[in-house]
Parts: sequence; structure tokens; C-alpha cells
Amino acid sequence: MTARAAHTSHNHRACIDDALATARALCDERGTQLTPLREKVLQIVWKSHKPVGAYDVLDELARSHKAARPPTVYRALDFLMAEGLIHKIESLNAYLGCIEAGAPHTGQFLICRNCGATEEIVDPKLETALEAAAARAHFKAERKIVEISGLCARCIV
Amino acid sequence: MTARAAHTSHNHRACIDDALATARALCDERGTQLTPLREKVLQIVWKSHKPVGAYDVLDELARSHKAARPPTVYRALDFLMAEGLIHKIESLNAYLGCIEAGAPHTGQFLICRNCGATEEIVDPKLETALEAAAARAHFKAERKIVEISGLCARCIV
DNA sequence: ATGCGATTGTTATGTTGTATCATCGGGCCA
DNA sequence: TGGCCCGATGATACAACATAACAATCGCAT
Repeated sequence: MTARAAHTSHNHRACIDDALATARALCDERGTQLTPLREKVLQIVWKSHKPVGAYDVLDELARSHKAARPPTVYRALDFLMAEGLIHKIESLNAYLGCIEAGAPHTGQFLICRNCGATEEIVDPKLETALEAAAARAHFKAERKIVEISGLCARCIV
Repeated sequence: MTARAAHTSHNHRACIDDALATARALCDERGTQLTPLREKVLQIVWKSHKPVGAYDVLDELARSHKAARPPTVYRALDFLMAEGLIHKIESLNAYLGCIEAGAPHTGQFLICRNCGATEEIVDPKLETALEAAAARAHFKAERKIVEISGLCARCIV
């Protein structure tokens, strides 16, 4: 799938379909189980380019899956994160579909405080700067969280 | 006050005293009220170089202040953040004393997953990389969160 | 058929954070 | 001096986010 700015208009249906197809291919290749439940949760997270809370996922999931409870959702989210199919946005306690599933990475995010749209970027220079900063402090970096909030291009007056 | 690696041994008593003195000076200068309650909360947050949860602050505060309730603590934490005296570590839902109080900045943090010690760094190159990444996406950055978790120098075998 | 591991169901609870209204206390001014 | 305003704190309740612990189910290899 191709990276795409969250704010650009696009056929989001295709966007979701791409994500699901990529997910199915990846899990098949890895021998992990993208069950119908997990796929449904992935689809719900992908409904928009805005991070979605676990309980919003639960509400949506419950429409078609009455047995859904918080652990149902959190387990699915955990699986999807472990497979690199979604990211957690720590500053929002919310989850977002990953645009580069398959290429292991820790995401870098631009979060619009006005419209909520959140764009995942992959910036090698930023990545290098993060590594360098850690190295200078003799720190072994494992997970690198970058969440920049502000105004997206569409929301700047 | 001088920046200091979280893992280095030092006279932490002096470390706290410095932080409190700086805080008092800053609030005095700004005409904001560092009340006894707020100062006590700041002191509790500074008890170590590990981020501390709001409810841990509450437990500690309640020892000397029986009326303490969650809003008591959250209001104090909000004030201290607004004054730039503490930071919130989003990935831990916890709070940490700021080592550069007075110089407005969004912190960058190295969080040891083994010992919990968290070092605040101020890295101009990283700052530049963050700005550049946002600019490339035509994004107006306001708050920049960087939280790197891994192993600190002392915890690397 | 049986036992094993992975997935999901189910109930309960733990953790983090806010909304709302009441009360207190100091400064200000008529 | 008395009343008023406002920022800080008290107090109660609740909302939002997340996990513990155990039961049930199901495919599959032995």
C-alpha cells in the first residue's frame, strides 16, 4: 500500500481494502491468525484516518458481535499491534491503522488538534536524529515514540 | 539548575532543593501562586528521577493532607505543567520534574524499561529534525512528544 | 479419543482522569 | 466596615481506559 497524507481526499474504501489485503497477506506469510474478529477490529480502526479509542471500537464491534467486551477488543488490538498492523497513539490513548504494515518501524505521527486527522510519517533523518540522541546518552533505544500535535495543512487558516 | 543524567549518583536532596528554589523564583517572577499544596506536589514528583503516577502522588500527599482527593492532585499537576515545572510522560501516564524549568520547551525523554529512571534530554539537532519533518508535511507543530524507551547506560549488561 | 495450544467468552476489578457544585479566604472598593 | 469578586481548595460522583482470572470452545496432532 502507498503512504498517503491523512488530509488528502481519497477513496477511503480502497484505502481500507488495501490495508485488509496487506494484513491478510502478512499474517498468512507469518502463519499468524487474522481471525474474523481481529479482521473486523482492524477494519473498524481503519474506518477513518483519526485515531480511535478502544471503547469506540467496542461500541462499533458490538453492533455485529454482541458478545464483545473490553478484553475482546484489547486482545485484538494487542494482536494487531504485535503484527505491526496498527499503532497506539499514546498521547490520545487511541489506535490508528499503520500505513507501512510489514516494514517494522515505530511510527512518527502528526496529530491535528482541530480535525483529529493523524498522519503517519516515516522520516529517515528524524529516525537518525533519534538514534543519535540516544547514543549520546549511552542509551539503548528500543521503542521510539514521536507524536507531534498541532494543525494540519487543511486546518491552518 | 544543571542538567544531570538520571542514572548518575548525586545528592538528590540538593536536586530537589534546586528544583523547588527555581520553581519559587519562577512563580514569583510571573505572579503565579506556588501554594504550599502545589509545592508539596512538586516535591513529591521530584522524590526520584522516575515518573510518578497521579495516584501515587495522591497516596503520598494524603499522608500529610487528609483532604486530598484526585482533583486535588490533578489540579496541582495541571498548574505545574502549565508553569513548565513538570512534564507528563504520555507512554506511562506519569509525571516527571522538569530539569530546565523556565526555558520553555517540550521535553525529550529516555525511559529505562528496566530501572524506570527517565532522563530528560534537550537535543537541538533532534528539535531541528522534528521541525523539519513537520514542515515537510505542511504541518504547524505545537507540542512535540519524544519518548524513547529502552535500556539506560547502567542497565545495559 | 484424547490431550494440547490458541482463541474467545465471561465476570469482575483496577487504574487514570473529569464534571460539578460547595466552601474558603484574601484583596479591593464603595 | 461591609459586600463583592476571584482564585484556590473541598467534596461527591462519575467517566474513560485497561487488565486479571477463569471457563468454554475448537482445530489438530498424536
